[in-house]
Amino acid sequence: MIDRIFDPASFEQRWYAHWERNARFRPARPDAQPFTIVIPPPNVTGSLHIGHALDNTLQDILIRWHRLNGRDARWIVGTDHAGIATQMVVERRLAEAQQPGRTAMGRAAFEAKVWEWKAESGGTITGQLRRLGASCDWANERFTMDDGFNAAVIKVFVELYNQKLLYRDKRLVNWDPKLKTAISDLEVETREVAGTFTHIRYPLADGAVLDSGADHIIVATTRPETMLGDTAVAVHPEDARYASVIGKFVELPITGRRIPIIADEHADPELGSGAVKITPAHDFNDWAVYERNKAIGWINILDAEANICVADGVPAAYVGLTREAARKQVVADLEALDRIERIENKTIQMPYGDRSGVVIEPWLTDQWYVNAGELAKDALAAVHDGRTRFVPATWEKTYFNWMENIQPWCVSRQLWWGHRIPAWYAPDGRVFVAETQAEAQAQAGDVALTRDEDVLDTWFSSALWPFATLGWPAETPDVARHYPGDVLVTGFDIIFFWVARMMMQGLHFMDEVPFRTVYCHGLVRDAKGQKMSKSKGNTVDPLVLIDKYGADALRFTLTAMETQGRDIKLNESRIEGYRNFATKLWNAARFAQMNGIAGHPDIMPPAATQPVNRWIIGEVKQTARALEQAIADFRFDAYADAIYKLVWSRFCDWYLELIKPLLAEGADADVAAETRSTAGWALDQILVMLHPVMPFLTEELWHQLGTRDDLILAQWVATAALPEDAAASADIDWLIGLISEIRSARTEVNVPPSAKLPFAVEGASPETTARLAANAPAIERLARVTAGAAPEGGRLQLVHGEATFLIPIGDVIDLAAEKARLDKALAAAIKERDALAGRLGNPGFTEKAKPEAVEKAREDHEARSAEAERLAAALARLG
RNA sequence: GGACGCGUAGCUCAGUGGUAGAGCACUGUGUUGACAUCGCAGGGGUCGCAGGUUCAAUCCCUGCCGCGUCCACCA
Repeated sequence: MIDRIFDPASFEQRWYAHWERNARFRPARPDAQPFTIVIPPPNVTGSLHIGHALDNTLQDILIRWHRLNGRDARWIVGTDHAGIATQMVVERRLAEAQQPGRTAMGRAAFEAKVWEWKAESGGTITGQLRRLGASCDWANERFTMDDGFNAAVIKVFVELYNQKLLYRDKRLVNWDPKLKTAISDLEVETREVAGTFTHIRYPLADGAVLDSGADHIIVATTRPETMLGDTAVAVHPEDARYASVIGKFVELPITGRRIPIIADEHADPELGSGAVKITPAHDFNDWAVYERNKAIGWINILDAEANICVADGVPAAYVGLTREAARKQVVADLEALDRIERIENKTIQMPYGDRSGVVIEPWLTDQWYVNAGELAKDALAAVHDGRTRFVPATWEKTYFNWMENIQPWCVSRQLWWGHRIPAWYAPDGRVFVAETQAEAQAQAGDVALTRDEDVLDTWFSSALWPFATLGWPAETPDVARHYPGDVLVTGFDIIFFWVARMMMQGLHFMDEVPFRTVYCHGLVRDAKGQKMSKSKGNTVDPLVLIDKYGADALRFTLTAMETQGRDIKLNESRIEGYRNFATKLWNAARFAQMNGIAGHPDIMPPAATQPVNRWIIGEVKQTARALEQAIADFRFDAYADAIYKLVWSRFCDWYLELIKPLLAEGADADVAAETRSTAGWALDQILVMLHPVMPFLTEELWHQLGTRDDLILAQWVATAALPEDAAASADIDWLIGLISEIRSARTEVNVPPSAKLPFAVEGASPETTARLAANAPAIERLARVTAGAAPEGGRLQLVHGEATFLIPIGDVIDLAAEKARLDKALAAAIKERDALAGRLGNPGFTEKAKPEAVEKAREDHEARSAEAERLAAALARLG
């Protein structure tokens, strides 16, 4: 028996274990069309946050829905080694445990520590995905650093190198002085901070003067300390103010170096003095100037930790100072030399590392780069020509914008945790890239080789996720069957990091896009709309919510709130509401069971004669259609909305109430049997249709209602074959309308139980009279919720459809209120009637509007006119 | 500086070229054996502002105001 209390915790984990144990998530329909999703691999040592809950709920809905629809569904799952993030966690743990740090223990020992940590915490997030109900294909779980994946990464690196799409280069990179590694442009976030803008006078050398008579050039900078590395001052070639000094020199204060004044387009005459200091080794723009004017050279003044290092012209006293200390010292020294023109306070943009949170330094190093511009060409074309589409389509613009302006991708990282770069160096600096050291050695000949110390950007490997998970580079059946995938579901925030890179690598190595559709959802924010973050302390733990409300309620909430990729403001009261929805369905199933209703053996409904049964079959059909459309459109909110309305507003509120009299003692046995069958069928279909969103509850009830195979493997309703009965729908709509009318009068009157149907009616058609008789029990039951023993009294005037009902009532509690109600209804009817009359009197409308719209307006106008008349009459009778 | 999104009931959000919707909140009411995690009824909106197109605009167009996000080399 279904328990009185709905307690999701009592069955959720049991069902998950059952599904997994019985391989329910494995693709098992070799003859069916596959449906494939690859999971965005979570960090192996991470834990589930609310964004994961959203992302994976949506994927699970798609997977389960297509599985119910006969596809051979496969959700490819695994975890990411997450280079920087994981290395940082392990280093922090070592520090907390007061153990030797990374550098102290050495590379091999440190790597062992990370593997230890992976073993210890790696199961956390996969366990949490199971709690959520994600029906992933765990039997084939992958890791971005497992053996097969490593092989794929190495192969891709070597091939790109051989194709000259990957190369080593010395240029400025974004250097993280805390993590001491290069990072990519994307890993830098610009923040606005309070800073200063220092205007410095650089004296002209050799007695030169400007036309204005000045013996100096003013340059401005937000980072005065970089002047130690200046190698030129640039002015615009057509800037008349400086024409006479181009090619001459300034004496760089503090350093004693002479640096040239050069002409370069980079200097904007409109800005400041029109002259700009050039520090090639510490500024991206200035490096570009250097590349056009190689003669100026460059001087690096910072070490890997962004402290001042020994360099040409840098006074010994500066060496070892931090950036910040050096800034103060430079300003102080310039003050002493009277070289400061002025210092403004100014809001400036500063680059920060998204992981380390420290200021990023442009720094000159040798790194490995991928020629992203070349790979982007096909990736752009593939979206332009629709081989891959974004949903919502607005993200395509974002994708195009970035891809069209893509920069070389720095893929090397000075970390220890990750895929080590397969490059070896000879003592003379020659580089050999090969899949193994032996191959490299064969290329190099008889010299000692040392392997590149660096590892690859995490995203370099995750870019291969859609095919490396399938066994590539081997030509496995999985590759043929599951590439390309159908849908990628992810947050818009990693379109550049991940989606774009998968597109590039997928097209390059597989000659085909990695997925047909990219669905981008929004961010989950707190109830106030704030971004959730640990530092703000406004995060919500999905596991806590699951414990409190059940995984199904959380899933339903996220589904209902997912509207076309808009951000979600998560409010706990909403989860509570959907938990109540689950309770409602639970109780409806319990009612069914108590009334001898069980799951229906057939996917098709029984042949029904009763209007109410025919009606609910039609309602199920309509809902199923709406759900199919919702999936086709990726409208998760529409999916939730349609099934919610069917369950609560149709099935529970009306169907179950309307069939109660049909199941009562003494009712017609055939009718009761038909009704039990239909109710059982309808409930089955509800469970099937709701299953993708609420898998646990539906599976539990499915089994409670009968001994059957698991719901997860059931078949979606055969929408096209379901009957629909317009006459039955009209009957029930009429009945619902009538009961609602009586109910809205209920607060004013009591209908005594002695009042028997049919009520007296005026103006009723034979059809209405027949409907009234047929539905008498339901009307009596539902329209008389407040009935009590009351003396016979007057009559309630009720206008419904073409008839006026005279319902015997007991004590009239408030006749004036009843009159007010009628008055209001009359006013509304008149208002609508007049509005429709106005429209129909407008030639523009009758001539130009769609014929259906005009016809409907005519019908509505007639109905409203008649209603107004009857309401007026009823009001008059009431006195 | 570019690009995009949003502004509809107290809150969170759907929606449509032709009578404005949902959930929650609120008010009133109800202990009929599925469900008080519930039932029933009710109040509440000049659809940001101003123009334009149209017979008709919350919806399409333009401008403005407000909020948010992403990208970008203002030294």
